Amino acid sequence: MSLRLGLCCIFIQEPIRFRSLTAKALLALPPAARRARIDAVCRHNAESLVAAIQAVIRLGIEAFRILSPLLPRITHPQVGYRLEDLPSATAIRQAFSQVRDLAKAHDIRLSFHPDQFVVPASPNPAVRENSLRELTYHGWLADLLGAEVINLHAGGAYGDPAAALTRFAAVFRDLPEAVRTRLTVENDDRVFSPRQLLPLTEATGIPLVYDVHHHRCLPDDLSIDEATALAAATWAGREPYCHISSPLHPWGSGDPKPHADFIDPADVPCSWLSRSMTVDVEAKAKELAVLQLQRDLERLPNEHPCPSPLRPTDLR
DNA sequence: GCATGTCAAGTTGTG
DNA sequence: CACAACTTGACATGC
Repeated sequence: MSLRLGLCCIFIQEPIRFRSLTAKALLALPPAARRARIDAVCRHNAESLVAAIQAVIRLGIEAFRILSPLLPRITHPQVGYRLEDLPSATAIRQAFSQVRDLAKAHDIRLSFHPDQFVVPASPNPAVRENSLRELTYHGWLADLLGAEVINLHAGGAYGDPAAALTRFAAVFRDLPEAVRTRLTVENDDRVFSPRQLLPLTEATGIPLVYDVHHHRCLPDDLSIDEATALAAATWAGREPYCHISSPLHPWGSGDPKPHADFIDPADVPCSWLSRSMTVDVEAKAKELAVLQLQRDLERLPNEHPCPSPLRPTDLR
């Protein structure tokens, strides 16, 4: 099989859970208790990440997206902290090294997908500054963990998509190297289609992560096969990343954007089957959905309808 | 126990 | 104009 399937962030059946912390709860604690709380959660999450990689290896899943708040609130202006200041810093660093070594030994691709608050193209300088701080954290963590990709949406258009992409490119050039070498952009389901992002990728060399479900929600003049090929070319020889998901509500009956528990194999574009790509599976049933899609893809291509419909247009 | 509201942060489209 | 959705869930609170 040429498609490398990836799991996003969490498990539904495996007994692996990540903990979180809110700034509000931390602010209510005296300094010593606050530090102890942060330490416990960070250590738990670092050890859970080791367990996650071990589970992924055991299950035959070949890529894993690491949840961004692995070290919760580390960049928060009030309750932020440094790893070195935690009592368990050494143990946490050792766990991160173990993750890096395991992933390398078993050829597991690791990525990040920072959340919606990271908007380098915002016209608001404070938002850009927060985004820079958050991306710098991701680059630092990616170095420690051996993660290869930090994937972002391009953000808002503010009525002028071209100007927004120009701001994005300007911010990109000033990012720390640990971020610049890993950053990718993904087409989203309401603002930037693949066609709109291609000029940015050409101007900057940023690879394009192609999300076929978003493309079906926000189509452009490109067919799915054309977008797949153009996105793959932006990876300059690296293995491309793509995203797949199926709509919770069937096409034509309600909002297509929410994700279903599992992937309908018919939603996998036919042309993907003959490519070498990493495909992150965005499905609510998490590892169960990845494993089911693996099984379904083994049955394919015999039963797969090829050529698949040239969605987005055919489905609408 | 369990249900419910809340949690740093942005942006857009819907009702 | 408030609010949900986004890739998404865990924690605190109150019964």
